[in-house]
Amino acid sequence: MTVERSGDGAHSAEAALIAARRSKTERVRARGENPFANDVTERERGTPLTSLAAVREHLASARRPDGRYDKEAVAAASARFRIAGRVLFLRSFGAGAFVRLRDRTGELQLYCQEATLGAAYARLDDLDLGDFVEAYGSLMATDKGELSIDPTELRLLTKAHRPLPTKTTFKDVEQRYRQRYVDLVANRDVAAVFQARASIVASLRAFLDGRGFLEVETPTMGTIVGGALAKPFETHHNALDLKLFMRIAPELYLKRLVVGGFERVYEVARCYRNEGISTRHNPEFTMLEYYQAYASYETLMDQTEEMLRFVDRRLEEQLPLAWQGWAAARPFSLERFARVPMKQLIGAALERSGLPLDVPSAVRDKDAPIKEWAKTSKARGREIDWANFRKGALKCEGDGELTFAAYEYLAEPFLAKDYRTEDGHKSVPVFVIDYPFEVSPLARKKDADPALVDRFELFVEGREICNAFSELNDPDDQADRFRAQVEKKARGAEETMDFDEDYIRALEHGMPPTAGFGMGVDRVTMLLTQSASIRDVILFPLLRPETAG
RNA sequence: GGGUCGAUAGCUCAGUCGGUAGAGCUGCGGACUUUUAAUCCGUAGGUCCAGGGUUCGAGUCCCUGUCGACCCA
Repeated sequence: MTVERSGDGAHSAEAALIAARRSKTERVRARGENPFANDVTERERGTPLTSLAAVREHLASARRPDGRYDKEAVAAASARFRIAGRVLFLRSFGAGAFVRLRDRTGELQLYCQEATLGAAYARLDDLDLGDFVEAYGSLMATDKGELSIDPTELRLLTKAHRPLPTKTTFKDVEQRYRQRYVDLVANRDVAAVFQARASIVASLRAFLDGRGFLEVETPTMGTIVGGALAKPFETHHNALDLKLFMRIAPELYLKRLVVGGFERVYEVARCYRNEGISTRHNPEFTMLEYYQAYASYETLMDQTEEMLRFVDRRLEEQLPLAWQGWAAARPFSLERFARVPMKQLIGAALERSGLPLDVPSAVRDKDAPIKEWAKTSKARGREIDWANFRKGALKCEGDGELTFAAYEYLAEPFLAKDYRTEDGHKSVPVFVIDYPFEVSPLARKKDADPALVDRFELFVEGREICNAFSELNDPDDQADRFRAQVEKKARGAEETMDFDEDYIRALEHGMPPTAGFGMGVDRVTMLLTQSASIRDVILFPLLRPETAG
């Protein structure tokens, strides 16, 4: 890195801030000290580094109920520690100075005194917010009861040449996403969301591992598109001169593994879909998929409820403070889940909207009284997107697709409104069950009604979180469905699957009765942390490149 | 893809009817021996997102573009 790169324009205020810090770096160097020191281990320093939380733990007995520390009790402990951390706060008072440090475990302040530090007190002049420092000294409590280190040694470990935002205010959303390293330091609630995400993923693994599932990794690049209905990213392998697609779902590989005898298998799968970007869509996202032999979609509904409660309980244990804030703000409850067949949802929605039962088919008629319907439903507080409903209905190729369109426009937008806890304060998660087979090309048909499949999607607060079904394991039926997809593509449809010959061959070897499950990890994180945008739960969301200058 | 809103100092933001570019924090210099957004004195800091237009004069009005946010598809 060169000096020129540091400032955009040599005379800017930013450049001046950076220059001031760099001159301090040079001052430190001139004294023969390293402003980017690395000799911090116990072997080099004689004493180990103690984490800031561990320092507090040592003094737990001196902590009073109000969180302050008893001066005499702290002094009596006469413990000495070597600590390191980033300078968050710096304030000098003549012959004394406060330096608040943060490490991964917490925060602790130094109360530096000229009397204790001696000549090293002058080193405070070299410090800026954002620097990393090391200190060694005994513990004390201030008059206000704040636990502090009274250092006899103090040195710079790493100089920060760029200033952090002041007063921990860093709000510009674009900058927050682009410079997440600053966002995480300045906005602690943002850091908590990503700690939550880590906790959620770990809990999902623990939940499945505890039930005998095997975690696997399957290809993210392949020559055909399958496992979901979405537009893929394309890429190219040079040596093989091969067009490749980034995966849109791991499904077909995971089911091959069930054929191979891994009867309980899962993947935390990064997937890529070449579609729009919105508060709910990032081009790359993470899905959890698992497959369980000798289970049906009903087994999986029970398991889903257990899984979400398990994850949330662990989150509460691991991040109790942040969790309380999130939980209090949640408009939904995880205590009780509803399970409703799609047909029944449509019927109930029509009734609530005051609409005749033939609307789903009549909406396609040229003289459909849409204006009247819109008036009636609006009067009942239900704004339906009639224009797109009609457009979608006209594109439908069969009754099943039409049913799905009706559900999508009449029922789905109102799930959070229609399904409430008894006191009405929170929405209830809804398992929508029994989908038409035409919109579920990989799901097993219902024994009692072959027009439907054994499938559910889970909606929490109106947002789709999970998709699961009893898997189709009849190779001939599966081949028919693939063929139907290929024909659809030939007619111009964009979101279809390719015919996967090898997958059919795998099914021909026999896949035991199996249920499969998919869940959006990003969306679950959004729900549990009450994040409004998927970009708030992805550390580095895709953004257009910064324009130079 | 459509609509709405936004971009001014390192950060957070004001900027009236079109008339010399503002504040707080940060930085720098100073005072102060227990601060928690310390306080006080002094001082520095600007490509008003970019380009074009209207005008005697544009941060402000108009057009185009870039980037972002939100809503809808």
